[in-house]
Order: sequence, then structure tokens, then C-alpha cells
Amino acid sequence: MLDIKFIRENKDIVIAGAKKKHIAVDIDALLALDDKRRALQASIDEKRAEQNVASKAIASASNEEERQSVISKMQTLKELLRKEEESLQEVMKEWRALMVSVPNVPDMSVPDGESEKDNKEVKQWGEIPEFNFEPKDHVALLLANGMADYERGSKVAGFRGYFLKNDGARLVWALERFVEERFMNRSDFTPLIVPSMVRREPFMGTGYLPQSEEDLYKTQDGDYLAGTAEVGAMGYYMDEILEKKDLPIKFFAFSPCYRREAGSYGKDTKGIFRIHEFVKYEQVVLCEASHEESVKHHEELTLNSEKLLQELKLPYRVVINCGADLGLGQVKKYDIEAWLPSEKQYRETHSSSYFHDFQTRRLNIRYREGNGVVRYVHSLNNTALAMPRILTQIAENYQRADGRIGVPGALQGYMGKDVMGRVQ
RNA sequence: GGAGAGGUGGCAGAGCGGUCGAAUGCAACACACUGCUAAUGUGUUGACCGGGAAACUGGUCCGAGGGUUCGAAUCCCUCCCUCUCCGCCA
Repeated sequence: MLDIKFIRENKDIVIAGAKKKHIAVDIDALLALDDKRRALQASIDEKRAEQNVASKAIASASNEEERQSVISKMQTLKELLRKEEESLQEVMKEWRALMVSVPNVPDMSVPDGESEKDNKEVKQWGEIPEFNFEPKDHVALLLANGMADYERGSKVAGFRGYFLKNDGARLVWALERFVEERFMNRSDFTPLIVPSMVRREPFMGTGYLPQSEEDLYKTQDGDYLAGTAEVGAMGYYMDEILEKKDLPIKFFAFSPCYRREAGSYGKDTKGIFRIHEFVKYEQVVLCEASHEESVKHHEELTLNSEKLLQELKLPYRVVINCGADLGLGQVKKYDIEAWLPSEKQYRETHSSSYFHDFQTRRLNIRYREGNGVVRYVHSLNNTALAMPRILTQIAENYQRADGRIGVPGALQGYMGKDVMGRVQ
């Protein structure tokens, strides 16, 4: 959510930002409604002030006659007040609905664009592997090596269901220990295991609701299943006022993740690239309200993830997401994409974004500055490692002529070997 | 699943329908005192919306939403949440 004052004073910027994101929102209607809201509020405040004065007069009236005369005057005022309060309520309802639909303003450095195809590459790392045999895709590789079972996966769990077995399961556990150890060595990150089954408020606060309701699983008790640990981690300090000295707060958060993938029925239907249920380690940062701080942490979070891919020796690139590929609250987003040989293109493994105070305003997470001023903190997040998606890139990039899969050097200690699978 | 208790400021915790934004304690901050620390004394300290250059000023907020009343933290209703006990289960 943006500050209504900011919208009022920077109408053109907000309209241009929404256009860049290709999100339809009627700012003029919002501002007209806001004028109405403020006029009503002022009138109500005035009447209440009158009522407060009268109340004191009634309490301290010297005689009954005087008392009764003020009371009867207040009875008519009460009726007027009631009417105005009712219309304010209606206005507020509409006002709130509009307010949560106003997107955050993207950064200057965000490129224009219609879709993810217009994302702009800003960095490439690693060498794209050349094979002297016909490389297979991850679907076949994992199956042939007994590392995944899709048929039984869908028998048991339905569409996009999967089992990981043998070295497939062991590889996930190895990756967990790999990433945990990297972050455990950093005292600035607080390890956090977060709930996946979460109330509505943190979803509203992080911006997943109300817009993306159809992408979420919902329980019969009205809770939702989170598609990322960001939701629970951001909810952690909801409705709290932090101290400046405690910032930045960095979470290394783990959770199972659930996504309905409602809008992507045709995409990535095979294998384990796009699935309903997975696990993810997520970096979440709360920092003081400064654009420079946000940018600094954004670059750092992105680099943290890049280092993991570098250790795994997976070729990747970093793209700046274009306007249309940004979420409602995001100011700027980098996707990190690792090379997928079977598709001869990079595919997303990480997504790193910052929000300024868009989320924290909704979540009501603030901090006290030294001078006593209370401000909304800034928030950011980025994937640390998501599994099993990363198995697709590992399997394909490390595949061998004999059909087996090499173990990345950084994982050999955890796996206890340097090659996975079986000879065909 | 059954029974009960409760939700008040950063925390703890009082609070007769009007003088309650709310006693008191703790914490924090400032000043004083003290060789340092500790202790002590004095004072200050809520958030949000609006007006104002500012000083200041009007309004709102005691879980949420309704109701009664001239007036609600206080009375009534509904909902949400938390806790305790019993049962069940890991």
C-alpha cells in the first residue's frame, strides 16, 4: 500500500508507475474519493468536538433545566452525526478497496516491457556446457536414474505430483545441508522455520491477497497455504514497532511452499520444474526506511544467491524484470536464471526484490528512529535455494555420456560420492 | 471434541457511564548527584487522521464490529484471538 499523501502529491508518478507495470487502476477516482473522505471526516470531527464540549457542560450543569436543554440539542446533533458516519463508512470501504489495488512505483532502472521476454540481462556467469553426446532433459534423466517417479507421483498426489527417491532424495538433503551451512556461518542472518499455514492478514500484508487468491490453497478453517516463507517471515513482526538499533533484521527462513499454479496449466507440465509442493530457503530483510539501504541490501541478497550458484558451478544470468513482470508491491526485481541445456535457455531459480514500505505499511511494521520519529521499515526478499527445482539444472548440466549425473564439487562431501544414478 | 478464564500504553497492571489517553509499577530518555559502575532524586516519554511555516490545535484509538446513551475502556449483542483444565493424538 502506498501512502495516500504520497499519491495525492505525486499523482503523475503513481499513474506512470501503474502504466509501466501494466496494471489498471483509476487514480483520479481514488483522489476524488479521498477528497470526499477528508471533507466528511472534517465535518464529523467538528461535530464531535461540539459534542465533547456539550458533554462536559452536561456533566457540570448547575441546574436540571440547563442540563435538559443541552441534552435535547445534542439529540439532534447525534442524528446528523450518525448519517455522516454512515456515509463515511461507505466511502472508506470503497477507498480501502482502491488503495490496496494501487501498485508500488517501479524504480527508474526497471525497463519497460510487456512480458518476461522483455526482461533485461545485466550479468552472465559461467560457461555453458558443450556435450559430445545428445543431452537429455531433466525429466528423462531423473527418471532413468531412479531419482524421481512421476507416474506414482500423480497416482498419489495428482497433477504435478512427484516422488523423489534414491539419489534424488539424497541430493535434496545434501542441498539443504549445503545451503544451511553457508548461512549458518553468517551471524547477520537469523535462522527461522516459518509456518506455511497462515492467516489471511500476512497474505494481505505481503500483497498476495486480495489479488492472487486463485493461486493459493485455502483450508476449511479459512487459513491459506503459503507459496513462500516470505509470508510467514514478514508476518513475524506484524503490528510491532522495532528499534532502529535492531535493524537490519535478516531472516534465513525455511518453509514448505504450496502453489496452485492456477494461471499456468499449459506450462512446464512435465517433471519437477513447476510443481504444487516444494521446499524453499528464503532470505527476508527488514531495514531502515532509506532507498539507499534497500538498494544496498537488494544487491547483497542477490549476490548471496549468486555465490551459491557459483559454488554449484551452474552457469546463470541475472535479469532485471521489466515493468509488466513486477508484482504489485515490487519496486525492482532481479531474477537469477540458471542454464537449462534441454531448453537451450536460462530458467528462473531465484527471485530477488525490494518493496520499500509497501508491505510494511500493510503489515504495520514500524521502527523508532533515534529522534523518536516512527517510520515504516523497508522490506526485501530473495530465494536462497528452492528445491527440487534446482535439481533440474543440476541434472542437465552435470549429465554424463553414460546417462549418470555428476555431483557438483560443493555437494560431494554431503553426498559422499561424485556421481549419481545408475549406468543404463 | 467438552468445560472455564481473559483480551487496556514498549512491558506488567488498576480502572464508579461524564473530570480517563487512561492510576501505579517496570523499562526507556534527559538532567542532577556520585571518582567509575550501581543506587538515588527530578522531569520527560503512545499511535493514527486533519489544520497550521511553527508554537500549537481539532478528532480518533482500551481485541474487532454493531447496539443502548446527550455521553461508553466501563452496560448489551455478535465475531475474532489468547490462555487453563479434561478428552484425543503425535
